[in-house]
Amino acid sequence: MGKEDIGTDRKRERYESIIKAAGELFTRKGFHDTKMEEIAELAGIGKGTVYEYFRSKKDLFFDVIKYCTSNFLDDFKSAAAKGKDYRERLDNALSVLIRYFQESSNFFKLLIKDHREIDEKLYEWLVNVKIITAKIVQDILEEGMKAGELKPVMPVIPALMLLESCRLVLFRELFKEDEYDPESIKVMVIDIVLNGIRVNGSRT
Amino acid sequence: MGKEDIGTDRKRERYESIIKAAGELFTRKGFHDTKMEEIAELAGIGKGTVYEYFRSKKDLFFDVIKYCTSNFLDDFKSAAAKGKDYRERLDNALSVLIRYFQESSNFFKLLIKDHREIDEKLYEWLVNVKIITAKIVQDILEEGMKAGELKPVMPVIPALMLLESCRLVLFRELFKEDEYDPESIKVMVIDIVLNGIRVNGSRT
Amino acid sequence: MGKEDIGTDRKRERYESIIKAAGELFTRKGFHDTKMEEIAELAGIGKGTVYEYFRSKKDLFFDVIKYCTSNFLDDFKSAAAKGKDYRERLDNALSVLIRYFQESSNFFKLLIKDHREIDEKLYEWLVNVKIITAKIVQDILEEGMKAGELKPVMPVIPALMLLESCRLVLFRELFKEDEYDPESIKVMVIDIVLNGIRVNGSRT
Amino acid sequence: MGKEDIGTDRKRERYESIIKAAGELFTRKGFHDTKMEEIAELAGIGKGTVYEYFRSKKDLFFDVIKYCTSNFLDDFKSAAAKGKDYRERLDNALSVLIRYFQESSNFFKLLIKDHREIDEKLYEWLVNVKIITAKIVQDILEEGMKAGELKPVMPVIPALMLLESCRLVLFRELFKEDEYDPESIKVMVIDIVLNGIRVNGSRT
DNA sequence: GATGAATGAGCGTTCATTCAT
DNA sequence: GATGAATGAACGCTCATTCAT
Repeated sequence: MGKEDIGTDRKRERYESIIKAAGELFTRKGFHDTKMEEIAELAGIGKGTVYEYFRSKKDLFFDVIKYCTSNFLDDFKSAAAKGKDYRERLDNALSVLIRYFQESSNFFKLLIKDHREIDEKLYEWLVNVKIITAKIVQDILEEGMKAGELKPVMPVIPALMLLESCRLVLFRELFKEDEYDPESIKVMVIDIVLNGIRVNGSRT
Repeated sequence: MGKEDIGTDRKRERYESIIKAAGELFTRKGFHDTKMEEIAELAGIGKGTVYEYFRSKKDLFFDVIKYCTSNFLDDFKSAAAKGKDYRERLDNALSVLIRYFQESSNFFKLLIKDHREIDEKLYEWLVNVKIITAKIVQDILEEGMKAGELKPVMPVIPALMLLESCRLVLFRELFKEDEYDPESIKVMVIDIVLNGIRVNGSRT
Repeated sequence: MGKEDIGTDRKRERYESIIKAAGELFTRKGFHDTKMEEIAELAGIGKGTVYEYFRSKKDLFFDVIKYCTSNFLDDFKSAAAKGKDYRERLDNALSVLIRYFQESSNFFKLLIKDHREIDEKLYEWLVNVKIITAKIVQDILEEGMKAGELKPVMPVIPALMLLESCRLVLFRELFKEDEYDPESIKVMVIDIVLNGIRVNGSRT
Repeated sequence: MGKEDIGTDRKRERYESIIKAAGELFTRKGFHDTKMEEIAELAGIGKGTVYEYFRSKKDLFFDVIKYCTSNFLDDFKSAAAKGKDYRERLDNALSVLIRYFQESSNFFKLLIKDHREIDEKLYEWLVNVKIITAKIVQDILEEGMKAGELKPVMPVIPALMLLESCRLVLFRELFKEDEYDPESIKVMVIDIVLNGIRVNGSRT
């Protein structure tokens, strides 16, 4: 292992520390209210150094989004692959989504914004993330359809309904304190949607 | 009609023209990327004039939100009051929501952002709009529950699911061209949710 | 008495009410922090009307200074003319100066500023006021010199010393509470200066 | 000498160059008519750089005042400490004051303004400078009183009279050309005041 | 004549980006 | 490579002045 590798390792380390600092701040305060200097400070480096790793603030923002959504997609895919049947796989996948909502709720609010204002490429990336996520859920639902448990409706609709409904966990203010429990919200959402497209006579 | 009315009318006119110009631009480019000068220009007035009507950019933004959401709430309430049964009232209400999404899709994306960054008061206002909207849908669902057609579940969950699911009409990119039709999306969403909480044996 | 006279009277009235409002505000907040709108409001007229009487803010400021200093000069001259001897006349004159300092202390601080920044003409006016005032005091002192009570020194020096020393009444902060009494300050100042130039052997 | 010292030195240098440029301009044109951009230009730096050293225009103004008055107080104290007797010490102190009046006459006019309009803290600072200056002169006069040469009057009055009378050197316009000589004005002022409070029979 | 709505030049301040060290 | 001092374009907001009514 020579100097270059050390350099490469340090680069990787620095890169990640900037991404994480930036993610934290963009998430908390939004794009415009986060200053490059703050990001550098939180990452423990000099202001100029950020520009050694990212060409501009927009670029950094883009990379933060890519980094975070990539992690999400990996976790989501893994969860959607585990489980003895489609119901369990669906449950696992949505658990991941809800966990991300909970842990990085602001980050996901960040994602929701219309980032065409920031960058057309970024917008396309985010649409793509949504398409992939939806496709995973659609595939799960199609399993249920093939198994004859679910009606063979256009799966894109219930898939998106499930994904959008997970956003309910973000609206604490809309629940009475004792009703609010992300886990049971998830179960109810899944129940309602699956029940809504269940073949009559088939059981929960 | 005397001078005062003329003055009041002109003021009202100007006020609305600024609100509209600002709504248009905030919607298209977001809060931070919209310049006061642009708003003035689009409204066909001088930069200083905007400040005769609004104390600051934040105030203007807040008023735009209030103006638009108030209009929405009025329309939404009216629609939710018309119809021969709860199913029709629900259909009417969601039609309004979807129409707003379609006509002002960007504006509604605007609403979604975490505006705590901009103003705490604004955030509270938006939470309140959400609460009122949800309550209207809950009331409709409770009619169905009283009628014995829907299971007596916590109505807040299906109510929010319906509202969040209307956002599907915003994601054209996720539909194949021929599948995308806001009206049928709405019908499917309502069907799925109502079906999902229907008392077994009761028919659509 | 025709319409014109009425108009002229109203004009005069308005003129004075603006001057007074402006004097009040310039005095309290300085030139730059006083807004034309505030002046109009305090004068009980419309903003545009001020411009019927004064071409600009600077012009108004100039006129305020002229108005106030003219009043001062009139009072000062009258006082300096009354009294059985030069000592009493000096006392009377300085009483007027001190009264103005007390009543319009801020206004006089206003005068002290270097108004070359505002207007060269204004500066010349103020120098002239100072010259006239000093000349009046010099004349009084020269009486005492002619009477053989005061040494025939250049009267401009003690005259200005007397005038400048009256400013002491503005510095309340520099006196212990019980020492501060404008009347006795005045007496002490006069005593010290007159004593300082008294012909030896002559009595107070 | 390491990097830090170089940095510190350069910072110190820049700091002083800004203070000097600002002092020059504030002095010549007043607070409100001096633009930050002009200050930067005169200091030979960019506009933004000024804000690396001073948080705001007010802060800069305050620091200019502090910087200049601190220098003055140092010089004034030193001068007031040198001299074989109180008369000489008084003479030395007032020479410093007059020199400052002459060299920075506009700056001292600046000081006179009622800066409560700009900042309450600044006003307090200036009152304090006045108090310190007056105290130094009072102490000198009290020497003369203890020595039995001066009457034991309240020393604050003659002390302030001396200080205020030094302002005479600012009013060139009030003197005929051949009468104007700061040095002899100073001597006459001191003579008159000291004579005015001299114990009868004691000699000049 | 009186008004006050409209104006826009002007300024203080911010912050992404650069570049000399 | 790393730094942070320096920069200046950009923008929100003010207010003296104008002018249509």
